[in-house]
Amino acid sequence: MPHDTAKPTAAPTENPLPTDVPAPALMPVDDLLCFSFYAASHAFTRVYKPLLDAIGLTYPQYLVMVALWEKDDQTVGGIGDKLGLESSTLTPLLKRLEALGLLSRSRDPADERVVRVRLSDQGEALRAQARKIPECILKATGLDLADAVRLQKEVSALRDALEKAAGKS
Amino acid sequence: MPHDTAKPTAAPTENPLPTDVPAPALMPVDDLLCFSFYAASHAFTRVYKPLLDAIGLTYPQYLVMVALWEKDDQTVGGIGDKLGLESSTLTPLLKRLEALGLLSRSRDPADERVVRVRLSDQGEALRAQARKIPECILKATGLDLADAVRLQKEVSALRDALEKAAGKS
DNA sequence: GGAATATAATTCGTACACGATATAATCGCA
DNA sequence: TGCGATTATATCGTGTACGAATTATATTCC
Repeated sequence: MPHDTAKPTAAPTENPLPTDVPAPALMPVDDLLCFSFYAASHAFTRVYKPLLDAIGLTYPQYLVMVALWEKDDQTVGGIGDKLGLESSTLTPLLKRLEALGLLSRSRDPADERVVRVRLSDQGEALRAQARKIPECILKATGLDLADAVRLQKEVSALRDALEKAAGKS
Repeated sequence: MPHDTAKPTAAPTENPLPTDVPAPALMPVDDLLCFSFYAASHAFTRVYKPLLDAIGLTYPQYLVMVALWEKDDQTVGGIGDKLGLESSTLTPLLKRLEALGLLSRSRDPADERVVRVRLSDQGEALRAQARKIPECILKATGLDLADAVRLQKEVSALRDALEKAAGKS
């Protein structure tokens, strides 16, 4: 293995960290709030895996399908707003779902910039196959419905706070 | 600015507590517990972005560094267990951190199968630069420390439940 | 002591995920 | 009315993330 001397060190951009705050003790990874979300999110994906394999979808693809089952005929940007994804993520993902025959993508005649995404009959039909998934997931969490709803609200509120903080920094 | 033109949803069902519904089969995306985690996790990444750009790390790279700051001289598998990542994810990531001069990777003479990962002086030094990050994140969450700890514990417990469910399927 | 097995890391192929850039279509306003 | 700014999507490059197959080493058990 050749010894790399490139060493692209930290960019000399302005440091957004406060410089005079006394630092707290270093937290173990497991105690970081962000890490618990990171790990829990991966754990969700792993629980979904066998259920989604059965209907031939990945987890992000499933989220797009749920969004379309909820409301058909959405734009790429609309789906992106809902799921928090960029068009650079969605375009290839939607092309794969189109290749699977689950939806169609076509430019809106009224505004050629916009691509409208519509479920195919097959995409509609898949909904029935996916119907039992949410309760399987709920069971895997070990939570009752009330706790799950409470936690979902708390996490969504946290997301809002984080996005507000990220938006204006 | 949302791109919706069609059908203002007349349904006043903003509250996702439909306990009369037999199964959470047709839940909107936003109400899925898994989605709230998925979205919150992305939101955390976005909040971290400017802070980590300043020290030249990505978010998963930062987690690896935190794990090493907590305990130096770990194996690839050990880090993977802690972070819940496969070696196929870690190997290239660790090679990038090595290329940055933050750590070294070398086979253990006592067992040539394992690779020991050790911080370099530069990697140790970076710790000081990163000390103030956790409190910046806490501030962005809008939570006080007690709430953050409580939520972290709840989410970690959920992760454990999910992993147990995924493990024996 | 050596074959069968198990383990640790790497490689490979596929699929997100994002920022920067490109391209095309529409809008805004002088 | 025209043309610069804005908007919607697509493309490109980099970096996760995982499962399957591979390689090399260590352990088991006969």
